[in-house]
Amino acid sequence: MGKDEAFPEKDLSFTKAERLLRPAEFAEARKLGKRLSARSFNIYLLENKLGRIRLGLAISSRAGGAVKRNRIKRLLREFFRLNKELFPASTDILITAKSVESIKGLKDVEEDIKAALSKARKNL
RNA sequence: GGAGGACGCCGGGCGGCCGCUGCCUAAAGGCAGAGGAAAGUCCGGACACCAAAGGGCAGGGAGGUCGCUAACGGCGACCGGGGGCGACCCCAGGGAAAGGGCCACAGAAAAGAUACCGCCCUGAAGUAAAAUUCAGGGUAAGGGUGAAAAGGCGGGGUAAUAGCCCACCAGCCUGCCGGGCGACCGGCAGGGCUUGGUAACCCCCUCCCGGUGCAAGGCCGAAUAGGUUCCGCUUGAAGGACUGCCCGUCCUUUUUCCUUACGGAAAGGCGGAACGGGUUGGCUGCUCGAGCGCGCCGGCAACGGCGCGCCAAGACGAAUGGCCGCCAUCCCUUUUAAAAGGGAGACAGGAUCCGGCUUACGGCGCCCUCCGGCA
RNA sequence: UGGGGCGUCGCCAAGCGGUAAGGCACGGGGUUUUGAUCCCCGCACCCGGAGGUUCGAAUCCUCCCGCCCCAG
Repeated sequence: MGKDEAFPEKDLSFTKAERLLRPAEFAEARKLGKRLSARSFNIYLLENKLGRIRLGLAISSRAGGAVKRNRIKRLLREFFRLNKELFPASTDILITAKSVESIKGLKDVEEDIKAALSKARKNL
């Protein structure tokens, strides 16, 4: 955790205000959001007027049993919590599972999503 | 040592930092936070609403006996049948002389034996006599088919046969005796001689079952169009003032038709039902319960009773995760050893709650059986 | 949470107690100068899996596995 000490005031929390909570919000993000493609996930980004980023996860039963799906969601949440500054501000983010077989630990998630985000930033 | 069969237990432990959900608190902070299967959703309940309130039909389910249980298709003990050398295991295990259906192929015939090849008798033709052929009759011993062929074997008997008769055996039925709550078991006597299989085909018998499911249901908010129809009440109705409320009084606003009047009808008002339309937001249900642990008692057991102690997730786009240290288990390498280094750890996660069943899976313990070796 | 359906050759499928049709594809042969068309032959022994009932099971029953769909 040594690298976190460089940002002593960094916000590591993850409360309900930072999540998508209603079906309508999910549907909107999926329909109107800009889609990024990572190797294992699809990421939808949609600007909101709240002044904060919000995360929604949709892992379908195709990804596996309950244990496997929970594991993927927990890893994604953990990555989001530790790397909020990588995402554009005031945006709804929806992450969907594509093919999740290769995800074993937090490092796999980190590499995959970081690559997708930096690629998108270059294109802008 | 190998192969196998029962039964039971465990499902890593301690700690730090950063997070998540709930509860407590003024706050700081503290406490709690997935399983033996939480799973599959195969049964049974609790609970809630709707319908009915009696009886029957249809439909579905259960099926040895006795118990346990809130209930069960579950569990326990026992009985019967089957499998295994054995420890042990398996069984939808009522009825086939209530009825219907089916039993391919083969075979004469697959169930009221209309008997194919045969066997036997009689008559006719034929012949020296036979053989042989035809017609009528009596038979079911022998043959082959099949999963299955109308009790088995021996003797008597007959023209040839046949439970036609007899002995023994097997099976069935009836009666009696003994044991058991019972399923059933054991024994004796008699009878008729014999009755195929299939009910996880229809069916019959006995017993059980109303439907829908916590997205049930309740409250609030928002929104749409206080829309349409029907029923009941009301001739006056609505609003305001006095008042805590009712009655009562006063004031204001607002109708039409028929009838002398009582009254009736319509509009209006109030209440209810149905249809139609809108909303998918919050709270509740929501976790203390056929509850868990320990001890004693009753019972072969399933289980029950009593006493003491305990409170152990309650989320709702849905929480139990990430990183790290130490210990324990197992594996590999180095090493005489101690020890060091590296690695591994299954099946799988609540969604109203319980009781089972089934399936998935990593280990451990104890007992038993068979086989082999050594002493 | 509850309900329904499907699984048969590489693909599409019929059969629903008596030993598995058909089409496409594939392989071989024939016809043709060659190719296409056409004709003939071949191609399922584990009917998703495991038990059970039956003389006999793709078919009936039970339990699993996989896939698809529906309701609020």
